Amino acid sequence: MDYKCETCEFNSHLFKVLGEEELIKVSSNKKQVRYQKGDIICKSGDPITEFIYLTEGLAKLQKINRNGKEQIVSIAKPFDYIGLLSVFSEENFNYTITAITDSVACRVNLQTMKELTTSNGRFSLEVLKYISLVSDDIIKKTYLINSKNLRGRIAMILLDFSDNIFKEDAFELPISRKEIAEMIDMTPENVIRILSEFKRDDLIEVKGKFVRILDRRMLGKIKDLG
Amino acid sequence: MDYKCETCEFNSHLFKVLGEEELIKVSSNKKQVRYQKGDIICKSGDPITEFIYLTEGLAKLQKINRNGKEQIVSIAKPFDYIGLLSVFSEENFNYTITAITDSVACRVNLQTMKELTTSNGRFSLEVLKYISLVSDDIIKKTYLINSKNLRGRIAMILLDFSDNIFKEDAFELPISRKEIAEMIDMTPENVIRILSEFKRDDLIEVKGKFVRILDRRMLGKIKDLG
DNA sequence: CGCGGCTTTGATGTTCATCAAGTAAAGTGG
DNA sequence: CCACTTTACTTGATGAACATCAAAGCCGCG
Repeated sequence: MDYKCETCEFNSHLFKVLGEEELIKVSSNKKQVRYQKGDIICKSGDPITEFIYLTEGLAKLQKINRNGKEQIVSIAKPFDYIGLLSVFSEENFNYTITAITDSVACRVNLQTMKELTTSNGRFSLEVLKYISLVSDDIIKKTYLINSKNLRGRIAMILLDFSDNIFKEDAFELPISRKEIAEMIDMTPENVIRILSEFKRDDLIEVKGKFVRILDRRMLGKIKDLG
Repeated sequence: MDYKCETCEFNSHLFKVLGEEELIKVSSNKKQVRYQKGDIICKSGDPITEFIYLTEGLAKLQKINRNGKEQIVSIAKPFDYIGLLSVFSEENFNYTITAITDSVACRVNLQTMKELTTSNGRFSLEVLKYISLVSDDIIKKTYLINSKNLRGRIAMILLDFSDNIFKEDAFELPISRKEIAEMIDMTPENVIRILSEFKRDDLIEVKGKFVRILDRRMLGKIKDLG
């Protein structure tokens, strides 16, 4: 049961510069797909035939490095244009995208996207802007993480979940300790060690996947100085 | 003394999809600038008013991290579209670009670029492709470097200079030991230490800036296993 | 109930940054 | 062109941060 793009409350983003006729074109060339936690949305190496974006849930973008170790490049939330990164430059996906909560994604036929980009100049500028933003963000974040020590990285990711994803002090971590480690390039053991340390110092509450930020100021300091 | 874009031997790249009239438009809205080694081509924070690409020489893209430490994100060579990264998403440059050898860059008025992107669909797809490629490359390389130990990183950068930039076994390093360190996230001391080690093991010749690759196979192994 | 994966903590070892001190090279001003 | 200063390079010694290894507890699931 697809939404119609013409009336979708979300088309305020990338598609906001499209006319009604163009929106109908998108609408009739897209499908909306539900994914359960753990489902693979697209797989590294698969041919790219669709432009995909999340409308509900969370998903992880990961790549497998040469030792077979998985690395999480980013966590996508609703209206992140996942797959945008290589969609115009590569034949095949560079990343595997997996739902980490039950999710919904819209998949627009790629040819349709290319046609719209070609025919509508304002839209193509919009797409350029988004690609630019997404990559800039990833590059910035990657350098930032690598410049921090382990405690700074954990502080950063906790605040990131709290501020940008859940917008709450308390939340359920959507990923395992091992996956956190894969996001910020450290070992699961050290993720756990530092979480325990933060708990001991009353910076956070932790119990299983549950986390509550207690001392936002101190965490911010650790993030900035780390 | 500007080249005319219409007859420039280099317009086979991004501009290859432009018609003659459009090339003339580019030509009359661009200036060609010579830079000496060490000259700053553009500075982080400056407003972006031009689309810049190198036609001769080498340049480094660097950012300053929060501790004031400089990090080199990439080395640009002729026909790398430096500044492409944020040109469509930001008002100001995110990176400082500096000539590391005597260089020539073409600077095309940004408004002109946007107009061409808007009016010529094929051109906009071309630009999308390039942005995508450039960011993908940087992201890939960054993750690759961070997954390697120090010896692997040095092997990688030596082979990179040899294979992709100079296309020779022997070359003059265009950057200092300190700058190499900034490229691959390590200390200058360790860059030197490992270069000496490689020299001792007859993998390379080194004298000052001069380097010659002696054992390409072994270096490849160190790069891959590191 | 028992198996396998996730989590936790402790002990150990390696890798790498930091510090220090000296040498070579490259500018700089007289 | 030479003394002088500064910057780049080099090597060794030390210590800290982090990965790895090992072992045990926990939890969900067949």
